[in-house]
Amino acid sequence: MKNEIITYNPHVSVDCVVFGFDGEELKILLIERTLNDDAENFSDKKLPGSIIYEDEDLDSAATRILNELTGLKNIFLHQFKSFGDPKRTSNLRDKNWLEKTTKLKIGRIVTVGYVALIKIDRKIIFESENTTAHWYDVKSLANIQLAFDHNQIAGEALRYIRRSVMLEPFILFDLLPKKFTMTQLRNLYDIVLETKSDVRNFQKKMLQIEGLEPLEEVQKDVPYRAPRLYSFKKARRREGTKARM
Amino acid sequence: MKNEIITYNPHVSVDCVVFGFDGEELKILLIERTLNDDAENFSDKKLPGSIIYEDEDLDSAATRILNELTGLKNIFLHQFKSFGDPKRTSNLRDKNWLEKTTKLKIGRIVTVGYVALIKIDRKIIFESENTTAHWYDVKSLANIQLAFDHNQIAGEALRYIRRSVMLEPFILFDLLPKKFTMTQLRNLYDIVLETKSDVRNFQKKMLQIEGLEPLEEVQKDVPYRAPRLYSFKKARRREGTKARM
DNA sequence: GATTCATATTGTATAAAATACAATATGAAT
DNA sequence: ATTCATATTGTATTTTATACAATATGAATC
Repeated sequence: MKNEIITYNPHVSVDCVVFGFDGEELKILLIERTLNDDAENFSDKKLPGSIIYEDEDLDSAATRILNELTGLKNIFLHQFKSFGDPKRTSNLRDKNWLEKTTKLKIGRIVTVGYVALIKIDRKIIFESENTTAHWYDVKSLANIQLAFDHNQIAGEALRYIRRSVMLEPFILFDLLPKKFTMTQLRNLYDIVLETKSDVRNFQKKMLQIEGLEPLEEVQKDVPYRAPRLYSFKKARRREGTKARM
Repeated sequence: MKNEIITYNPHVSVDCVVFGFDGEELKILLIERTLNDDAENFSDKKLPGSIIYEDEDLDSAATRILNELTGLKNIFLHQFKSFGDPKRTSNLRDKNWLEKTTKLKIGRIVTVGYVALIKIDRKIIFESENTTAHWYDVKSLANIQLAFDHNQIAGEALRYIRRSVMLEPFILFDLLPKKFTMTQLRNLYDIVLETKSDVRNFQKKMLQIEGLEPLEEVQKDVPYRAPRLYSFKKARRREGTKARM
Protein backbone atom coordinates (compact mmCIF):
# COMPACT_ATOMS: atom_id res chain seq x y z
CA MET A 1 0.00 0.00 0.00
CA LYS A 2 2.45 2.62 -1.10
CA ASN A 3 1.54 6.02 -2.41
CA GLU A 4 3.80 5.99 -5.42
CA ILE A 5 2.46 4.73 -8.68
CA ILE A 6 3.73 1.25 -9.29
CA THR A 7 4.48 0.07 -12.77
CA TYR A 8 4.42 -3.60 -13.58
CA ASN A 9 6.80 -5.33 -15.91
CA PRO A 10 4.37 -7.75 -17.55
CA HIS A 11 7.14 -9.59 -19.39
CA VAL A 12 8.85 -11.15 -16.41
CA SER A 13 7.52 -12.95 -13.37
CA VAL A 14 8.87 -14.93 -10.46
CA ASP A 15 7.51 -18.17 -9.06
CA CYS A 16 8.39 -19.55 -5.65
CA VAL A 17 8.67 -23.23 -4.87
CA VAL A 18 8.50 -23.45 -1.10
CA PHE A 19 9.22 -26.80 0.50
CA GLY A 20 8.34 -27.92 4.00
CA PHE A 21 8.61 -31.18 5.94
CA ASP A 22 6.16 -32.52 8.50
CA GLY A 23 8.37 -35.32 9.79
CA GLU A 24 6.87 -37.77 7.33
CA GLU A 25 6.40 -36.18 3.96
CA LEU A 26 8.03 -33.50 1.89
CA LYS A 27 5.49 -30.75 1.30
CA ILE A 28 5.05 -27.95 -1.20
CA LEU A 29 3.19 -24.72 -0.68
CA LEU A 30 0.53 -24.01 -3.29
CA ILE A 31 -2.11 -21.36 -3.57
CA GLU A 32 -5.61 -21.54 -4.86
CA ARG A 33 -6.48 -19.82 -8.11
CA THR A 34 -10.09 -19.11 -8.92
CA LEU A 35 -11.78 -17.48 -11.83
CA ASN A 36 -15.41 -16.57 -12.08
CA ASP A 37 -15.89 -15.44 -15.57
CA ASP A 38 -18.69 -15.20 -18.07
CA ALA A 39 -17.02 -17.95 -19.98
CA GLU A 40 -15.30 -19.95 -17.30
CA ASN A 41 -15.61 -20.81 -13.71
CA PHE A 42 -12.92 -22.85 -12.10
CA SER A 43 -10.58 -23.25 -9.20
CA ASP A 44 -7.20 -24.88 -9.29
CA LYS A 45 -3.72 -24.57 -7.83
CA LYS A 46 -0.52 -22.79 -8.64
CA LEU A 47 2.82 -21.81 -7.23
CA PRO A 48 2.95 -18.51 -5.40
CA GLY A 49 4.27 -16.10 -8.02
CA SER A 50 3.47 -13.03 -10.05
CA ILE A 51 4.84 -10.50 -12.48
CA ILE A 52 7.52 -8.17 -11.18
CA TYR A 53 7.58 -4.41 -10.87
CA GLU A 54 9.42 -2.49 -13.51
CA ASP A 55 11.88 -1.11 -11.00
CA GLU A 56 12.61 -4.15 -8.89
CA ASP A 57 15.36 -6.68 -8.54
CA LEU A 58 14.44 -10.33 -9.15
CA ASP A 59 15.39 -11.42 -5.64
CA SER A 60 13.36 -8.58 -4.13
CA ALA A 61 10.41 -9.42 -6.31
CA ALA A 62 10.46 -13.03 -5.15
CA THR A 63 10.59 -11.98 -1.51
CA ARG A 64 7.85 -9.42 -1.92
CA ILE A 65 5.50 -11.63 -3.88
CA LEU A 66 5.90 -14.60 -1.59
CA ASN A 67 5.10 -12.32 1.30
CA GLU A 68 2.07 -10.82 -0.40
CA LEU A 69 0.64 -14.21 -1.23
CA THR A 70 1.43 -16.13 1.95
CA GLY A 71 2.47 -13.65 4.60
CA LEU A 72 5.86 -15.36 4.86
CA LYS A 73 8.66 -13.05 5.96
CA ASN A 74 12.44 -13.38 6.07
CA ILE A 75 12.52 -16.35 3.81
CA PHE A 76 15.81 -17.29 2.17
CA LEU A 77 14.83 -17.68 -1.46
CA HIS A 78 17.32 -18.99 -3.95
CA GLN A 79 17.01 -18.59 -7.68
CA PHE A 80 17.31 -21.92 -9.47
CA LYS A 81 16.12 -21.65 -13.07
CA SER A 82 14.17 -19.53 -15.52
CA PHE A 83 11.43 -20.75 -17.81
CA GLY A 84 10.75 -19.15 -21.13
CA ASP A 85 8.70 -21.36 -23.40
CA PRO A 86 6.80 -18.80 -25.51
CA LYS A 87 3.70 -20.95 -25.12
CA ARG A 88 3.90 -21.25 -21.36
CA THR A 89 1.15 -18.70 -20.79
CA SER A 90 -0.96 -19.42 -23.79
CA ASN A 91 -3.37 -21.96 -22.36
CA LEU A 92 -6.78 -20.29 -22.60
CA ARG A 93 -7.62 -20.71 -18.96
CA ASP A 94 -4.26 -19.29 -17.89
CA LYS A 95 -4.59 -16.40 -20.29
CA ASN A 96 -8.05 -15.44 -19.07
CA TRP A 97 -7.01 -15.64 -15.46
CA LEU A 98 -3.92 -13.52 -16.07
CA GLU A 99 -5.73 -10.75 -17.86
CA LYS A 100 -8.53 -10.72 -15.36
CA THR A 101 -6.25 -10.52 -12.33
CA THR A 102 -3.58 -8.21 -13.69
CA LYS A 103 -5.84 -6.05 -15.80
CA LEU A 104 -2.97 -5.86 -18.25
CA LYS A 105 -2.67 -7.14 -21.73
CA ILE A 106 -0.40 -10.12 -21.29
CA GLY A 107 1.78 -11.53 -24.00
CA ARG A 108 4.60 -13.83 -23.28
CA ILE A 109 6.06 -14.08 -19.79
CA VAL A 110 9.47 -15.38 -18.85
CA THR A 111 9.42 -16.54 -15.26
CA VAL A 112 12.29 -16.88 -12.85
CA GLY A 113 12.05 -19.79 -10.44
CA TYR A 114 12.98 -19.46 -6.78
CA VAL A 115 13.16 -22.17 -4.18
CA ALA A 116 13.02 -22.06 -0.39
CA LEU A 117 13.32 -24.66 2.35
CA ILE A 118 11.40 -23.61 5.41
CA LYS A 119 10.19 -24.96 8.71
CA ILE A 120 6.65 -26.08 8.22
CA ASP A 121 5.47 -24.28 11.34
CA ARG A 122 6.47 -20.88 9.97
CA LYS A 123 3.56 -18.50 10.22
CA ILE A 124 1.62 -18.50 6.99
CA ILE A 125 -1.50 -16.57 6.15
CA PHE A 126 -3.49 -19.42 4.72
CA GLU A 127 -6.61 -17.37 4.10
CA SER A 128 -6.74 -13.80 2.94
CA GLU A 129 -8.65 -11.49 0.67
CA ASN A 130 -6.64 -12.64 -2.29
CA THR A 131 -5.43 -16.11 -1.70
CA THR A 132 -5.80 -19.45 -0.03
CA ALA A 133 -2.61 -21.33 0.67
CA HIS A 134 -2.09 -24.98 1.58
CA TRP A 135 0.67 -27.50 2.08
CA TYR A 136 0.52 -30.47 -0.30
CA ASP A 137 2.52 -33.66 -0.41
CA VAL A 138 5.20 -33.38 -3.05
CA LYS A 139 4.33 -36.98 -3.89
CA SER A 140 0.84 -35.94 -4.90
CA LEU A 141 2.14 -33.44 -7.47
CA ALA A 142 2.06 -36.18 -10.05
CA ASN A 143 -1.74 -36.16 -9.74
CA ILE A 144 -2.40 -32.44 -9.52
CA GLN A 145 -2.56 -30.34 -12.64
CA LEU A 146 -1.08 -26.98 -11.71
CA ALA A 147 -1.53 -23.73 -13.59
CA PHE A 148 0.86 -22.77 -16.39
CA ASP A 149 4.02 -24.87 -16.45
CA HIS A 150 4.13 -25.04 -12.68
CA ASN A 151 4.36 -28.82 -12.55
CA GLN A 152 7.53 -28.57 -14.56
CA ILE A 153 8.88 -25.75 -12.42
CA ALA A 154 8.21 -27.66 -9.21
CA GLY A 155 9.93 -30.71 -10.66
CA GLU A 156 13.01 -28.75 -11.58
CA ALA A 157 13.07 -27.21 -8.12
CA LEU A 158 13.13 -30.66 -6.59
CA ARG A 159 15.99 -31.73 -8.81
CA TYR A 160 17.84 -28.58 -7.87
CA ILE A 161 17.37 -29.24 -4.16
CA ARG A 162 18.58 -32.77 -4.62
CA ARG A 163 21.81 -31.58 -6.18
CA SER A 164 22.26 -29.00 -3.43
CA VAL A 165 21.79 -31.59 -0.71
CA MET A 166 24.48 -33.77 -2.27
CA LEU A 167 26.97 -30.94 -1.97
CA GLU A 168 25.68 -29.42 1.28
CA PRO A 169 23.55 -31.88 3.24
CA PHE A 170 23.16 -29.41 6.10
CA ILE A 171 20.70 -27.31 4.11
CA LEU A 172 18.14 -29.95 5.14
CA PHE A 173 18.18 -28.53 8.66
CA ASP A 174 16.25 -25.55 7.27
CA LEU A 175 13.31 -27.92 6.79
CA LEU A 176 13.35 -29.36 10.29
CA PRO A 177 12.03 -27.81 13.48
CA LYS A 178 14.60 -26.39 15.89
CA LYS A 179 14.57 -29.67 17.78
CA PHE A 180 14.24 -32.85 15.78
CA THR A 181 14.91 -36.55 16.04
CA MET A 182 17.45 -38.52 14.10
CA THR A 183 14.66 -40.49 12.50
CA GLN A 184 13.09 -37.32 11.13
CA LEU A 185 16.41 -36.24 9.73
CA ARG A 186 16.93 -39.62 8.13
CA ASN A 187 13.44 -39.73 6.66
CA LEU A 188 13.94 -36.32 5.16
CA TYR A 189 17.32 -37.19 3.74
CA ASP A 190 16.00 -40.37 2.19
CA ILE A 191 12.95 -38.70 0.72
CA VAL A 192 14.94 -35.95 -0.91
CA LEU A 193 17.71 -38.16 -2.27
CA GLU A 194 15.51 -41.19 -2.88
CA THR A 195 17.81 -43.40 -0.85
CA LYS A 196 17.35 -45.86 1.99
CA SER A 197 19.92 -45.15 4.65
CA ASP A 198 21.11 -47.65 7.20
CA VAL A 199 20.10 -46.43 10.65
CA ARG A 200 23.47 -46.92 12.34
CA ASN A 201 25.63 -45.63 9.53
CA PHE A 202 23.42 -42.61 9.07
CA GLN A 203 23.70 -41.70 12.74
CA LYS A 204 27.48 -41.97 12.60
CA LYS A 205 27.76 -39.85 9.50
CA MET A 206 25.42 -37.12 10.64
CA LEU A 207 27.11 -36.73 14.00
CA GLN A 208 30.28 -35.62 12.32
CA ILE A 209 28.55 -32.60 10.79
CA GLU A 210 29.77 -29.68 12.82
CA GLY A 211 26.89 -27.88 14.45
CA LEU A 212 24.61 -30.88 14.84
CA GLU A 213 24.30 -31.41 18.55
CA PRO A 214 22.44 -33.96 20.68
CA LEU A 215 20.29 -32.37 23.36
CA GLU A 216 19.59 -33.61 26.88
CA GLU A 217 16.00 -33.82 25.90
CA VAL A 218 13.67 -36.35 24.38
CA GLN A 219 10.52 -36.09 22.33
CA LYS A 220 7.36 -36.00 24.44
CA ASP A 221 4.02 -37.73 24.14
CA VAL A 222 5.21 -40.74 22.27
CA PRO A 223 3.64 -44.09 23.24
CA TYR A 224 6.99 -45.91 23.23
CA ARG A 225 10.58 -45.19 24.01
CA ALA A 226 11.09 -41.48 23.45
CA PRO A 227 13.74 -40.59 20.88
CA ARG A 228 16.46 -38.11 21.68
CA LEU A 229 16.24 -34.62 20.22
CA TYR A 230 18.97 -32.86 18.28
CA SER A 231 19.52 -29.30 17.20
CA PHE A 232 21.62 -27.66 14.56
CA LYS A 233 23.59 -24.59 15.45
CA LYS A 234 24.59 -23.27 12.11
CA ALA A 235 28.29 -22.79 11.78
CA ARG A 236 29.22 -20.49 8.92
CA ARG A 237 27.55 -21.64 5.71
CA ARG A 238 30.37 -23.11 3.78
CA GLU A 239 30.49 -23.17 0.01
CA GLY A 240 30.50 -26.95 -0.36
CA THR A 241 33.45 -28.94 0.87
CA LYS A 242 36.34 -28.30 -1.41
CA ALA A 243 37.53 -31.40 -3.17
CA ARG A 244 41.20 -32.11 -2.56
CA MET A 245 43.43 -34.70 -4.16
CA MET B 1 17.86 -14.17 -43.22
CA LYS B 2 14.30 -15.34 -43.07
CA ASN B 3 11.42 -13.88 -44.92
CA GLU B 4 9.04 -13.63 -42.03
CA ILE B 5 8.99 -10.50 -39.98
CA ILE B 6 10.82 -11.07 -36.76
CA THR B 7 9.69 -9.39 -33.60
CA TYR B 8 12.13 -8.85 -30.80
CA ASN B 9 11.30 -9.17 -27.14
CA PRO B 10 13.37 -6.26 -25.84
CA HIS B 11 12.71 -7.17 -22.19
CA VAL B 12 14.64 -10.41 -22.09
CA SER B 13 18.07 -11.35 -23.35
CA VAL B 14 20.46 -14.27 -23.10
CA ASP B 15 24.19 -14.13 -22.49
CA CYS B 16 26.55 -17.00 -23.16
CA VAL B 17 29.62 -17.72 -21.11
CA VAL B 18 31.73 -20.03 -23.24
CA PHE B 19 34.79 -21.58 -21.65
CA GLY B 20 37.73 -23.18 -23.39
CA PHE B 21 41.07 -24.63 -22.29
CA ASP B 22 44.37 -24.40 -24.14
CA GLY B 23 46.24 -26.91 -22.00
CA GLU B 24 47.51 -24.18 -19.71
CA GLU B 25 44.83 -21.66 -18.99
CA LEU B 26 41.07 -21.59 -18.73
CA LYS B 27 39.75 -19.26 -21.42
CA ILE B 28 36.56 -17.33 -21.98
CA LEU B 29 35.12 -16.24 -25.30
CA LEU B 30 34.37 -12.53 -25.55
CA ILE B 31 33.31 -10.35 -28.41
CA GLU B 32 34.29 -6.83 -29.27
CA ARG B 33 31.75 -4.07 -28.89
CA THR B 34 32.33 -0.79 -30.65
CA LEU B 35 30.35 2.39 -30.86
CA ASN B 36 31.06 5.32 -33.09
CA ASP B 37 28.66 7.94 -32.01
CA ASP B 38 28.42 11.71 -32.12
CA ALA B 39 28.89 11.68 -28.41
CA GLU B 40 31.01 8.64 -27.83
CA ASN B 41 33.58 6.54 -29.49
CA PHE B 42 34.77 3.44 -27.79
CA SER B 43 35.54 -0.22 -28.04
CA ASP B 44 35.32 -2.75 -25.29
CA LYS B 45 34.36 -6.33 -24.62
CA LYS B 46 31.24 -8.25 -23.73
CA LEU B 47 29.81 -11.73 -23.54
CA PRO B 48 28.14 -13.03 -26.67
CA GLY B 49 24.48 -12.33 -26.05
CA SER B 50 21.46 -10.42 -27.24
CA ILE B 51 17.76 -9.87 -26.79
CA ILE B 52 15.52 -12.76 -27.74
CA TYR B 53 12.76 -13.01 -30.29
CA GLU B 54 9.21 -12.71 -29.10
CA ASP B 55 8.39 -16.21 -30.23
CA GLU B 56 11.45 -18.12 -29.15
CA ASP B 57 12.39 -20.45 -26.34
CA LEU B 58 15.26 -19.37 -24.09
CA ASP B 59 17.43 -22.36 -24.97
CA SER B 60 16.86 -21.79 -28.68
CA ALA B 61 17.64 -18.13 -28.31
CA ALA B 62 20.95 -18.91 -26.64
CA THR B 63 21.90 -21.37 -29.36
CA ARG B 64 20.87 -19.01 -32.15
CA ILE B 65 22.58 -15.96 -30.73
CA LEU B 66 25.82 -17.73 -29.95
CA ASN B 67 25.84 -18.99 -33.51
CA GLU B 68 25.11 -15.57 -34.98
CA LEU B 69 27.88 -13.95 -33.01
CA THR B 70 30.59 -16.59 -33.23
CA GLY B 71 29.56 -19.09 -35.86
CA LEU B 72 29.60 -21.86 -33.24
CA LYS B 73 27.21 -24.71 -33.99
CA ASN B 74 25.95 -27.67 -31.99
CA ILE B 75 27.06 -26.28 -28.69
CA PHE B 76 25.59 -27.73 -25.51
CA LEU B 77 24.51 -24.61 -23.64
CA HIS B 78 23.26 -24.91 -20.12
CA GLN B 79 21.21 -22.26 -18.35
CA PHE B 80 22.76 -21.35 -14.99
CA LYS B 81 21.29 -18.10 -13.66
CA SER B 82 19.27 -15.02 -14.59
CA PHE B 83 20.23 -11.47 -13.83
CA GLY B 84 17.67 -8.77 -13.27
CA ASP B 85 19.07 -5.77 -11.51
CA PRO B 86 16.87 -2.95 -12.88
CA LYS B 87 19.98 -0.84 -13.24
CA ARG B 88 21.99 -3.41 -15.12
CA THR B 89 21.45 -1.69 -18.48
CA SER B 90 21.41 1.88 -17.29
CA ASN B 91 25.05 2.76 -17.68
CA LEU B 92 25.07 5.53 -20.31
CA ARG B 93 27.55 3.81 -22.56
CA ASP B 94 25.60 0.56 -22.45
CA LYS B 95 22.33 2.37 -23.07
CA ASN B 96 23.66 4.20 -26.11
CA TRP B 97 25.15 1.11 -27.57
CA LEU B 98 21.95 -0.86 -27.07
CA GLU B 99 19.71 1.67 -28.71
CA LYS B 100 22.09 2.19 -31.56
CA THR B 101 22.48 -1.49 -32.32
CA THR B 102 18.93 -2.65 -31.72
CA LYS B 103 17.18 0.45 -33.01
CA LEU B 104 14.63 -0.18 -30.28
CA LYS B 105 13.78 1.83 -27.25
CA ILE B 106 15.32 -0.19 -24.47
CA GLY B 107 14.15 -0.11 -20.91
CA ARG B 108 15.06 -2.73 -18.45
CA ILE B 109 16.39 -6.08 -19.63
CA VAL B 110 16.42 -9.29 -17.65
CA THR B 111 19.10 -11.57 -19.00
CA VAL B 112 19.34 -15.33 -18.77
CA GLY B 113 22.86 -16.70 -18.40
CA TYR B 114 24.03 -19.77 -20.31
CA VAL B 115 27.30 -21.58 -19.98
CA ALA B 116 29.15 -23.93 -22.32
CA LEU B 117 32.37 -25.91 -22.09
CA ILE B 118 33.88 -26.43 -25.51
CA LYS B 119 37.05 -27.64 -27.15
CA ILE B 120 39.14 -24.61 -27.90
CA ASP B 121 39.79 -25.73 -31.45
CA ARG B 122 36.11 -25.60 -32.36
CA LYS B 123 35.61 -23.55 -35.48
CA ILE B 124 34.82 -19.99 -34.55
CA ILE B 125 34.24 -17.06 -36.84
CA PHE B 126 36.53 -14.63 -35.14
CA GLU B 127 35.96 -11.84 -37.64
CA SER B 128 32.71 -10.97 -39.32
CA GLU B 129 30.63 -8.07 -40.47
CA ASN B 130 29.21 -7.65 -37.00
CA THR B 131 31.63 -8.96 -34.50
CA THR B 132 35.15 -9.79 -33.48
CA ALA B 133 35.61 -12.68 -31.12
CA HIS B 134 38.62 -13.67 -29.03
CA TRP B 135 39.65 -16.11 -26.34
CA TYR B 136 40.81 -14.45 -23.13
CA ASP B 137 42.36 -15.88 -20.01
CA VAL B 138 39.71 -16.24 -17.33
CA LYS B 139 42.41 -15.04 -14.94
CA SER B 140 42.57 -11.72 -16.73
CA LEU B 141 38.87 -11.04 -16.23
CA ALA B 142 39.70 -9.30 -13.00
CA ASN B 143 41.43 -6.61 -15.05
CA ILE B 144 38.98 -6.27 -17.93
CA GLN B 145 35.91 -4.12 -17.55
CA LEU B 146 33.18 -5.85 -19.52
CA ALA B 147 29.94 -4.30 -20.75
CA PHE B 148 26.83 -4.31 -18.54
CA ASP B 149 27.12 -6.68 -15.59
CA HIS B 150 29.04 -9.20 -17.64
CA ASN B 151 31.89 -9.46 -15.16
CA GLN B 152 29.39 -10.59 -12.58
CA ILE B 153 27.73 -13.00 -14.98
CA ALA B 154 31.05 -14.56 -15.93
CA GLY B 155 31.94 -14.92 -12.27
CA GLU B 156 28.70 -16.70 -11.48
CA ALA B 157 29.23 -18.98 -14.46
CA LEU B 158 32.59 -19.99 -13.11
CA ARG B 159 31.15 -20.75 -9.70
CA TYR B 160 28.43 -22.75 -11.37
CA ILE B 161 30.94 -24.80 -13.34
CA ARG B 162 32.93 -25.42 -10.19
CA ARG B 163 29.90 -26.90 -8.45
CA SER B 164 29.10 -29.01 -11.50
CA VAL B 165 32.62 -30.40 -11.65
CA MET B 166 32.40 -31.42 -8.00
CA LEU B 167 29.35 -33.53 -8.78
CA GLU B 168 30.35 -34.65 -12.27
CA PRO B 169 34.09 -34.29 -12.88
CA PHE B 170 33.76 -35.85 -16.31
CA ILE B 171 32.21 -32.69 -17.75
CA LEU B 172 35.78 -31.40 -17.91
CA PHE B 173 36.41 -33.69 -20.86
CA ASP B 174 34.27 -31.34 -22.93
CA LEU B 175 37.05 -28.78 -22.59
CA LEU B 176 39.87 -31.05 -23.67
CA PRO B 177 40.82 -32.13 -27.19
CA LYS B 178 39.87 -35.64 -28.22
CA LYS B 179 43.32 -36.82 -27.22
CA PHE B 180 44.90 -35.27 -24.19
CA THR B 181 47.57 -35.91 -21.61
CA MET B 182 47.05 -36.60 -17.95
CA THR B 183 48.92 -33.43 -17.14
CA GLN B 184 46.48 -31.36 -19.16
CA LEU B 185 43.58 -32.99 -17.39
CA ARG B 186 45.16 -32.35 -14.01
CA ASN B 187 45.95 -28.74 -14.83
CA LEU B 188 42.40 -28.16 -15.90
CA TYR B 189 40.96 -29.83 -12.83
CA ASP B 190 43.17 -27.82 -10.52
CA ILE B 191 42.44 -24.55 -12.28
CA VAL B 192 38.70 -25.01 -12.10
CA LEU B 193 38.56 -26.25 -8.52
CA GLU B 194 41.49 -24.18 -7.30
CA THR B 195 43.22 -27.24 -5.90
CA LYS B 196 46.72 -28.70 -6.18
CA SER B 197 46.44 -32.37 -6.93
CA ASP B 198 49.12 -34.91 -6.24
CA VAL B 199 50.32 -36.35 -9.54
CA ARG B 200 50.14 -40.02 -8.52
CA ASN B 201 46.86 -39.87 -6.66
CA PHE B 202 45.24 -37.90 -9.43
CA GLN B 203 46.24 -40.48 -12.01
CA LYS B 204 44.82 -43.27 -9.88
CA LYS B 205 41.55 -41.50 -9.31
CA MET B 206 40.98 -40.47 -12.91
CA LEU B 207 41.65 -43.93 -14.26
CA GLN B 208 38.66 -45.26 -12.40
CA ILE B 209 36.31 -42.97 -14.33
CA GLU B 210 34.57 -45.21 -16.79
CA GLY B 211 35.19 -44.07 -20.31
CA LEU B 212 38.62 -42.59 -19.74
CA GLU B 213 41.01 -44.73 -21.73
CA PRO B 214 44.77 -44.68 -22.24
CA LEU B 215 45.78 -44.78 -25.90
CA GLU B 216 48.76 -46.51 -27.49
CA GLU B 217 49.92 -43.14 -28.59
CA VAL B 218 52.06 -40.35 -27.22
CA GLN B 219 52.15 -36.63 -27.75
CA LYS B 220 54.43 -35.56 -30.58
CA ASP B 221 57.00 -32.83 -30.98
CA VAL B 222 57.88 -32.50 -27.34
CA PRO B 223 61.57 -31.95 -26.52
CA TYR B 224 61.54 -34.48 -23.66
CA ARG B 225 59.89 -37.75 -22.81
CA ALA B 226 56.59 -37.77 -24.63
CA PRO B 227 53.54 -38.15 -22.41
CA ARG B 228 50.90 -40.74 -23.12
CA LEU B 229 47.61 -39.64 -24.64
CA TYR B 230 44.17 -40.49 -23.28
CA SER B 231 40.69 -40.21 -24.67
CA PHE B 232 37.26 -40.12 -23.16
CA LYS B 233 34.53 -42.23 -24.67
CA LYS B 234 31.47 -40.83 -23.11
CA ALA B 235 29.42 -43.43 -21.38
CA ARG B 236 25.87 -42.31 -20.72
CA ARG B 237 25.84 -38.97 -18.93
CA ARG B 238 24.79 -39.87 -15.47
CA GLU B 239 22.89 -37.52 -13.21
CA GLY B 240 25.57 -37.24 -10.54
CA THR B 241 26.46 -40.25 -8.48
CA LYS B 242 23.64 -41.04 -6.17
CA ALA B 243 24.62 -40.85 -2.53
CA ARG B 244 23.95 -44.05 -0.63
CA MET B 245 24.24 -44.67 3.06
C1' DG C 1 5.08 -56.13 38.66
C1' DA C 2 5.53 -59.06 34.62
C1' DT C 3 4.73 -58.97 29.82
C1' DT C 4 4.05 -56.96 25.47
C1' DC C 5 4.80 -53.68 22.11
C1' DA C 6 6.91 -50.36 19.25
C1' DT C 7 10.70 -47.96 18.42
C1' DA C 8 15.55 -46.25 19.91
C1' DT C 9 20.15 -47.04 20.43
C1' DT C 10 24.53 -48.84 19.76
C1' DG C 11 29.50 -51.61 17.86
C1' DT C 12 32.49 -54.19 15.18
C1' DA C 13 34.59 -56.20 11.34
C1' DT C 14 35.50 -55.46 6.50
C1' DA C 15 36.04 -53.03 2.29
C1' DA C 16 36.93 -49.07 -0.28
C1' DA C 17 38.79 -44.61 -0.95
C1' DA C 18 41.87 -40.84 0.14
C1' DT C 19 46.24 -39.35 1.38
C1' DA C 20 51.25 -38.75 1.88
C1' DC C 21 55.27 -39.37 -0.12
C1' DA C 22 60.10 -39.69 -4.17
C1' DA C 23 62.71 -42.81 -6.80
C1' DT C 24 63.20 -44.40 -11.46
C1' DA C 25 62.23 -44.15 -16.61
C1' DT C 26 62.32 -42.05 -20.98
C1' DG C 27 63.63 -39.68 -25.01
C1' DA C 28 65.49 -35.54 -26.92
C1' DA C 29 69.39 -32.50 -27.00
C1' DT C 30 74.14 -31.68 -26.26
C1' DA D 1 77.95 -40.64 -22.57
C1' DT D 2 75.80 -36.99 -20.21
C1' DT D 3 72.39 -33.68 -19.30
C1' DC D 4 67.88 -32.11 -19.10
C1' DA D 5 63.05 -31.88 -18.54
C1' DT D 6 59.24 -34.21 -17.70
C1' DA D 7 56.66 -38.86 -17.30
C1' DT D 8 55.62 -42.73 -14.81
C1' DT D 9 54.82 -45.63 -11.09
C1' DG D 10 53.94 -48.21 -5.72
C1' DT D 11 53.34 -48.71 -0.97
C1' DA D 12 52.09 -47.84 3.60
C1' DT D 13 48.77 -45.32 6.36
C1' DT D 14 44.62 -43.07 7.45
C1' DT D 15 40.03 -42.12 6.73
C1' DT D 16 35.64 -43.11 5.28
C1' DA D 17 31.95 -46.20 3.76
C1' DT D 18 29.52 -50.33 4.25
C1' DA D 19 27.25 -54.45 6.03
C1' DC D 20 24.95 -56.22 9.55
C1' DA D 21 21.24 -57.32 14.48
C1' DA D 22 21.22 -57.65 19.33
C1' DT D 23 19.97 -55.00 23.34
C1' DA D 24 17.64 -50.95 25.67
C1' DT D 25 13.87 -48.12 26.87
C1' DG D 26 9.48 -46.55 28.32
C1' DA D 27 4.62 -46.75 27.74
C1' DA D 28 0.63 -49.67 27.76
C1' DT D 29 -1.61 -53.77 29.10
C1' DC D 30 -2.63 -57.66 31.69
